[in-house]
Amino acid sequence: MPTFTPIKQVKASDEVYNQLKEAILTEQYKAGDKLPSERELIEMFQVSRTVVREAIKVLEANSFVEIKQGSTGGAFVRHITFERLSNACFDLFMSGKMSLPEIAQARILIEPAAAKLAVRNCTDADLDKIKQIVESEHTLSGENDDMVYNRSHLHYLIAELTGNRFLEAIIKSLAILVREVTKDLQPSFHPDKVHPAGMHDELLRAFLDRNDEAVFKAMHDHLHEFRDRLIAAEENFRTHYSK
Amino acid sequence: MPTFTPIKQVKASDEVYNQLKEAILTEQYKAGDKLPSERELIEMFQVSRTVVREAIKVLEANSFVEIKQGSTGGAFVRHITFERLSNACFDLFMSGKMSLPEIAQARILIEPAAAKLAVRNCTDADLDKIKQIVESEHTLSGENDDMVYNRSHLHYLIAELTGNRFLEAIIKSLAILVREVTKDLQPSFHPDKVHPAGMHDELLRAFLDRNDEAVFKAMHDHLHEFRDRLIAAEENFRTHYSK
DNA sequence: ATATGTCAAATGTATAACATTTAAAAAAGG
DNA sequence: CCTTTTTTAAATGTTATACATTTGACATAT
Repeated sequence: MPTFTPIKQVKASDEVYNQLKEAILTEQYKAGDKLPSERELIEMFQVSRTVVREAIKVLEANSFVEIKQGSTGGAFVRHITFERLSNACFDLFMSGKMSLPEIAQARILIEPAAAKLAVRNCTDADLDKIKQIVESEHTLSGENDDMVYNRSHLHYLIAELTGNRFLEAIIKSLAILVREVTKDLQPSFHPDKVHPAGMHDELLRAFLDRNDEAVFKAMHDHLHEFRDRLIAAEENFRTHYSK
Repeated sequence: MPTFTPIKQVKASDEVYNQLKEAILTEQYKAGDKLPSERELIEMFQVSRTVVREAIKVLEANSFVEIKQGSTGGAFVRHITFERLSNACFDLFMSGKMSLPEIAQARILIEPAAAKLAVRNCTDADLDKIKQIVESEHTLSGENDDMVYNRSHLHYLIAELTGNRFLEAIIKSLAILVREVTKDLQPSFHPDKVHPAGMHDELLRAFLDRNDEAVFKAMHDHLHEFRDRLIAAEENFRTHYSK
């Protein structure tokens, strides 16, 4: 009996999407470039406007392009970043498929080793930056969200210093997730209670010494303490604002 | 002077998307449920079919629903998985924003510690499963892709045994990425050369001993060796099939 | 010069018609 | 009665057209 392969009727909009995505990935359209207008794409693909629009809409959903309206508008190719990955993490968390303790544990597992990598790569200029960031944590005070953002700067920088873009993406996604959740928890806990100034001091010392084992331990201890505070804050939030 | 806030004209399709997404995340629509048909959604949101379709299309792009055609068709809510995260990783790799060495390094950093977690959680039944998987790696032989899939089973199981769904998602995404790339590299390298049978034997012994430090080391050594083989295969691929 | 108005090009929305897919129901045949 | 075939209905997929809205560039008036 001859062997046949099943027919897969791909939808037109998916086909358009795939071709455009391929063109972007192979940099036939580079970041900043404008994709052809809907009208032109209709001509090129010989399909209806609906099909073209749905394809572009999915490109936008997947962070490949940004759609702008107006006379100079169109679908502009974006720099591919970890944003999509971060959004996926966020929705997984929001759907209850990941808990805060799990996120915190993952950080404990990943970031100390990452920081160890970072301290090996960092230049004197990088050390200066780290120092500035930690110092700014002490001077900055206020009720607003600025503090919450401020507290994640150091983790961002360390993520970049690993020189590993995958680790960078993961660590930043985790930091963003924790940051957003912390903002939600604010009503019951001032951010300073979850992450008081000075929590990074030991880490800074270890970096300035360029002592990778000490950096590992400092990050480990920091994240352990932070996890406990975060879980306590969440507990407090649940009891006060039960829904 | 009074303070005004800028007006953000949200597009109708985005608004529909957000409301539907929210309903899915809060489990007003559970996995397996069918969203209202396009016609009903038009009534409910009082918008055109175009708007409804674009919203649903984006839901599908983000893995929230699966669209089926036909008389019993519609948009069916999916179980939220790490698939979106995995796809994001894949595209980042495809766009050159992550290299194979970086992926391999990330695995070296993450999986040994994860395996250490796993060995603490695993039951006798789990140990049996691990044993079976490793043994099947020796018996299975063939040119096809089955072997490539077979080689990642163990990493999958260990990911699940961590009991941490974030780590599980990350580790599986990495495994998938490496697996797909390995398949591409096949023309030049038989999969058995990249990941020969027996590479997991030491890891199995450590698990059977329930020796977490040994597990850590075995995973570490395994991934180091695998990384070197993978990089060599990629090198070979580039020189033979330069494009 | 500066503000204002006009215009054109692009995306956003609405509507209607038809095509295709799919499973279930009805009909036909043995 | 069971099996096969045909019909049907309900859903999504596609096309086409018209109009609305947004936005920057250009022209114009003051």
